[in-house]
Amino acid sequence: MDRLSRPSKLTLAAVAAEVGVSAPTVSKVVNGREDVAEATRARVLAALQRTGYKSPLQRKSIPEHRAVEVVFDSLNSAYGVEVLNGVMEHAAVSEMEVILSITGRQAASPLGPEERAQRMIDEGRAGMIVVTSAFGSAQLEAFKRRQIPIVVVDPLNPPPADVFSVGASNWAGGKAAASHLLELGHRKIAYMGGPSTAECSQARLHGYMAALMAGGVTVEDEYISSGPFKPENGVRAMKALLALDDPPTAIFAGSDSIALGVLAEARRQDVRIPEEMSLVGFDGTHQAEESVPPLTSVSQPLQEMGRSALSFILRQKNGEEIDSRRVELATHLVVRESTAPPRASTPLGESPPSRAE
Amino acid sequence: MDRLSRPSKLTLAAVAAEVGVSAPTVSKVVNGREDVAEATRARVLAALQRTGYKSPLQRKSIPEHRAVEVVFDSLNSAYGVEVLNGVMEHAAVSEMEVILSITGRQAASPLGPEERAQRMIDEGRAGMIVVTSAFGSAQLEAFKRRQIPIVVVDPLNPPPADVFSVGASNWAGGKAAASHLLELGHRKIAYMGGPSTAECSQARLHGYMAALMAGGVTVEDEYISSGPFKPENGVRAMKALLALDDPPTAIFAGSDSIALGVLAEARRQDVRIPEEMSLVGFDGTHQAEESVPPLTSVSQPLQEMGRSALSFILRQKNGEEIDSRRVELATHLVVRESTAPPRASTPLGESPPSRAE
DNA sequence: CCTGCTTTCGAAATATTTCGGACCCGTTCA
DNA sequence: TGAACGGGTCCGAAATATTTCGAAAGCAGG
Repeated sequence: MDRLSRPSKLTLAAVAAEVGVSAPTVSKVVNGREDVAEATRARVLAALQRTGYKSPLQRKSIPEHRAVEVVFDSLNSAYGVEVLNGVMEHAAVSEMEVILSITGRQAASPLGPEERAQRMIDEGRAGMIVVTSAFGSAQLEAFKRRQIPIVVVDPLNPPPADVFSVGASNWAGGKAAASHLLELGHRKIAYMGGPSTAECSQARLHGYMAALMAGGVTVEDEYISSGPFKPENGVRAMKALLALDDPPTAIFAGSDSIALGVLAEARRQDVRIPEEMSLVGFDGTHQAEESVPPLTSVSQPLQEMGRSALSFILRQKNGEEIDSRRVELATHLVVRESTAPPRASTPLGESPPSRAE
Repeated sequence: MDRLSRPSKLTLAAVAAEVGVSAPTVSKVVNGREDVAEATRARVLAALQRTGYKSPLQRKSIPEHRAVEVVFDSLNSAYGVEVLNGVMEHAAVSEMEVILSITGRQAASPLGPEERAQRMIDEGRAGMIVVTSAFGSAQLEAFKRRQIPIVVVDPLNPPPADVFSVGASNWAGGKAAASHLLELGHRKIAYMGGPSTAECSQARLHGYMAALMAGGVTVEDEYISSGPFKPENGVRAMKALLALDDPPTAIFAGSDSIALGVLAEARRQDVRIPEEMSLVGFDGTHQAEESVPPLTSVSQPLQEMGRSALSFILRQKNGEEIDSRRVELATHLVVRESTAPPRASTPLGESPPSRAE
């Protein structure tokens, strides 16, 4: 029948013939239906790519995609708000709208993975930025099938290899914090981590340990604790540390909010910071600047991370070639007033560097 | 041909036959295409109504108006974040989506009032919640003409009479704060307001003055200052107060963030709180709980305000009768550890009440 | 080897889009 | 005046796309 099989019209049927499947099957792939085997889907996808076929629906919805959805666990942390600020900033310059969404607030109709992904398409969303752990692989899968751009920010759990993610150099940050304390002359340095299962906590811990070992200090198990990223955790851990026979002279807290708890408990027990105890936080949120005393903290470029995440989405959307699926932005130590040399013993050897600027 | 014309399957073709047009024509009407004569469209529409036919697309698609837009000045204040949390909470239960938008981040194309309003319609938005001052009357006008529900939360400027607004009982809050300090025995009580032009600052100030006058204390001008709702303002004002010949023994700050600045400056100058200086904040954000010492603060039901705002939108959307255009939610004083009786002079007359619970 | 279940696929039914032609109307020109 | 022309609107045949639904194939568990 079709004399000129190849160059004619570029229709669904043509693509189907090329791959050797039926038209409905190609249609299903184009529209992200589920009942297509992975292998078949891949072949069709390839042909689609080659021929550049677009469904009429795709053809007409040219401008769309002016919105991204951002999903948070909760907005109770300064961390999340900062990331959101970064996203908003980039959204403003790139003229995107931002749909905010909070997990844990699951509503009347919890909306399965498939519906949720389909909805993204229906509403013409450019993609999704996830700042939470609670995003199952089923959901990621549904997105991938529909080729919806998705970016995970600083995932608590390591993300699947083929998902884009944005994070910070937690290991380097942990090392910087501990090194700073070592340089001030501290030898007894505690670490209060976040959830021990979280990727980022672990990286910070290992950075801390690396610095200690490099400085010839043994890592004491009883100086290391973990718990949620909340002030109460700082309070609890601080109590435990102060109850020790040989309490540390410095603390590296895994987040500013934990450090805030430490600060509160220190005041209650009349432990002066930084004179009697040095304290380093992590995140570099406004909390760190406004606390009493202002907190030395490892600053994460949270806004930058938000910006990057959106930029990632936009580049995926525009079909740009993306070299790396993972971006890791640099953390840096901001020295404020919560760290000082330890009181009793001046460090041996060379004199300690004076307060950095 | 079709023996049983009516009761069979309810397909597009059936409807077309009923009206006496072709299937494509019905399809066009269903999908809102333009190339159908008005008369024809009406006849088809009637048949559609009669038969109850729905296109597969309509069958699965969601009902419109599932999104509200929320506009903030910035997200740098805990205040805004709390309100947003309230909105998100209500959004979850009412299955609405939230589009977040920040003014001051004006983008490449600033989008005039009319376009902006029109866009709300085009995108099927249910309404808008404004948590900012920067929303001109031209913009409000454009919304009103199109009958787009809009709610202003705690407007800095008094809103036009015919715009819905949600606020808190600032006057009562100011009075409660000052009364609390009076009851503790303070007589020299300073007020650090927010922007003097802001409605809410003024209300708090007047509440404070009312309490003072009721307590027979004269209002000292030099104890009253104003400025932005930021820690730096608290620092500045605190410096000024401490430089006074006769500094106050208590401070009522117009917001928790201002109070945080006061706290920082107090520590720097070794003024102990609450022993040497009592301090009351306003807002009741998390900052107040986590500060050192925890802040006595006039708590605003910020989340509740957010919830109310959205609920207002929803009720307008559903055409419910709305009795009042203004809702004012109650503030209440939360006593924590930053207030105590003044050191030097025990109050005359009756003994001061012990620390409230 | 059956049985019941699931997965995957495509034929047929259904829906939508494209595109050309009919029709109407005003304008131009013989 | 009326035929010829141009441009617009509206419709439907045919082309194209999507959905439904059942059949085939694979896969436990008897």
